Amino acid sequence: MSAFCDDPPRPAVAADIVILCLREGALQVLLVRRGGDPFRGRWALPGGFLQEDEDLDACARREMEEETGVRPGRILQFANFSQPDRDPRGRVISVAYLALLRAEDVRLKASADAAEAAWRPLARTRNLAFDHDVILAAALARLSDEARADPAFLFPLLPPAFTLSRLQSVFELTTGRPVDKRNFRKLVEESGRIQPLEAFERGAHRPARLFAPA
Amino acid sequence: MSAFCDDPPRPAVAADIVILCLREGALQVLLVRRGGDPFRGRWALPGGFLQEDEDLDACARREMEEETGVRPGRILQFANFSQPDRDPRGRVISVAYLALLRAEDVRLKASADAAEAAWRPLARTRNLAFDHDVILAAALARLSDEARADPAFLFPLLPPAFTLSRLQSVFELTTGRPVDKRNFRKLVEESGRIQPLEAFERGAHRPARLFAPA
DNA sequence: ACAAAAGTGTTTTATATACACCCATGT
DNA sequence: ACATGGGTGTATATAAAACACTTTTGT
Repeated sequence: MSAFCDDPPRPAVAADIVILCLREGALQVLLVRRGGDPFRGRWALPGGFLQEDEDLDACARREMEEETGVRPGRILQFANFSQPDRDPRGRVISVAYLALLRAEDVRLKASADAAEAAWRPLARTRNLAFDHDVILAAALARLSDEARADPAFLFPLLPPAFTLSRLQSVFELTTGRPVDKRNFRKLVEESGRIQPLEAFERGAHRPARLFAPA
Repeated sequence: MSAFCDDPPRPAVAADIVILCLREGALQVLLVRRGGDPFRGRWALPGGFLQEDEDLDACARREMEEETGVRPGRILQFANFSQPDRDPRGRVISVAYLALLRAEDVRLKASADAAEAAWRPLARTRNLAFDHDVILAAALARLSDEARADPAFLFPLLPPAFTLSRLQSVFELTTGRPVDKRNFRKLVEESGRIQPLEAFERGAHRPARLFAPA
């Protein structure tokens, strides 16, 4: 006898993770090439099934660490995907997460079910396996919202010390819109989310002050 | 042989719904008294398991219609609850929804697993079954956010025609804070979300103009 | 000297807040 | 006449947006 009155169907539950970084001056997403059917050879978001002893956040963190070797700071659960036919193998509910990190921290590993893992620029990312195009689009929309609400959301994409110009360029990449330099700097400096350092970045120009998260 | 490489555990997946209405001048939540173990006799949020042929939104709508007889306008998926031990019967992932409706539209029915269904004032709602206290609290927080972002979110709580005073009082109930009458009216009237009617509500005072959603 | 990016304030506009009195009806 | 809630406008404060030139370094 089941412990449940109505013997519910039991879908598999997976956490799929949109892991973004900054590479080659653009946002890139971590994808894995599927080693088995369905969608063999197609790119997909990394993810994996919820295990017995973990909640969804723990599952997402575990999968992410397996894939990247990086223990993510913050992960954001942003939507569920539950169309009955979204996975040809059977019923799979996908809980989608967004995570930001630095490409330099990542040592990509081919994991159990990923033949290959790679960073892909968002522009050239289409025709993913399953409904992952939709999941990715939803993640980017949410990223834009979060960044607008608080640019500090983007800190994990950047090194521990960064210039305001760099933060602004990431902000513009994620929101899609250019912003005024003076207004942006004022906003961020007055937000209390950063602290100025006594260090500077040098280049073929005036040195730029570095800032760190407050 | 499983269609899945790693034969994932298969939790039950349920939609639990925080259904709110306006009754006796307060927000009230629809609860069901549990007819069976665990938590027999305790109040719980209505909800039910995801079926084979439906996605989560459809599941929430179906459960809600079963419970209230009302086909909800908008339902809002606002969080997942996935602690491994949140249900003593076994693994159950809860996807939580928020829905607003009018108490007058509801004819409460005792459903399959609900011995009794009733509206309960939020103030006296505690010690719900499972982690439903937490789910309810999260729903109220989200409601407050949505109402602040756009008071039109609250329209489903009200009849098809309502006075601005009534809308304001609901707004104050949901956000917790009193607002200035003139500022609130200005905001709502200029939002384009309502249209004035040539009808008035009478009482022991000056008649109040009625408005309808735009 | 030139190129390249860093840095810096003020003005304008829009939005949010604070605030008090008269009006129309029922009793 | 009085009690009850309905209805209205302005002034202030805060936040957002627009806008251009000078500074510092490397080459």
